[in-house]
Amino acid sequence: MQKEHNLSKNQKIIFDLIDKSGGPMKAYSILFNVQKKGIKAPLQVYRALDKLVEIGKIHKIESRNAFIACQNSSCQVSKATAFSICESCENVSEISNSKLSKYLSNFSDSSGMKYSKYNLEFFGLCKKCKSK
Amino acid sequence: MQKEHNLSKNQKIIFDLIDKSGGPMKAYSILFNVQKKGIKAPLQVYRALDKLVEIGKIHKIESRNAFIACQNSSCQVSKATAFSICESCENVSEISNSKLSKYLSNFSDSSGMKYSKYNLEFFGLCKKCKSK
DNA sequence: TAACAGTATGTAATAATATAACATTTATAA
DNA sequence: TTATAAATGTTATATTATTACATACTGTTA
Repeated sequence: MQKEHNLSKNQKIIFDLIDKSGGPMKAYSILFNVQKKGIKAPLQVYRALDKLVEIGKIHKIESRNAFIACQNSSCQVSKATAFSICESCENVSEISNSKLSKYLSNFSDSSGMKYSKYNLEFFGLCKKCKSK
Repeated sequence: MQKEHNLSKNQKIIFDLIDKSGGPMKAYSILFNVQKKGIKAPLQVYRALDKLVEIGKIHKIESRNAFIACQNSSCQVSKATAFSICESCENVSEISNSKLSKYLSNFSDSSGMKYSKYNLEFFGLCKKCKSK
């Protein structure tokens, strides 16, 4: 059973915007879009983003400085994430592949490090862009 | 046989600095360190960094906005990278694990995407920090 | 060697991304 | 209800990265 996180007002406004956009959004683009709802300052956006990332409702696409709604219903926290990114159209999807996530979650090497989290970004051309 | 890239003056200065540091360095920290060598502007640093990344001499740690010298002698381009990052001491190492790289380089799914590149970042606690 | 193309450099200005500091308010739970 | 944590509002500023434009160097090849 997934813990219900009651989003605060700003968190809800920002999550809904990202979720509805269907793709990654950048912080200042979010800011621009929510100004009519009373959110005026970058920090208000970043605070909501931080919290949403923390509880796994969104993920940060590190290579793009952008945020995307979690597309994996079972994802409670952002501790094991994988994305595919089209370098042509910049389309981003979250990869839900249990073999991949199992492989990476169980990965360990001789470094003595205890891994508790990973983020993987694949780059390439999506179906559409490939055929252009 | 690895192609010899003759680094330009700025590229060499900046690569040597990062390489000698033994860890990840941020762009403006690099800038500060090379000002005595005549490199005065951010753009000079970023241009060298871009080129060094392109030819695989350094990699960008996306989650940290930092750059690290390639620790894998066979790495000619930054197209298949994996790092382990200690969230306590911020130590970063490049992971050279042929099983892992084989697994990821051959990864494909039903999305129709053709993957040509990936970057993986593992997070956790290193040996030292674990035992504190 | 002259002309060309490609790469690299120098410099100033500015854009884009993110956080610090401080005051106040709202929600949660003991 | 009172204490605590979480969230908000606001201003200022720090950090990361790029645009635009002028100049110089390097390696080809005619």
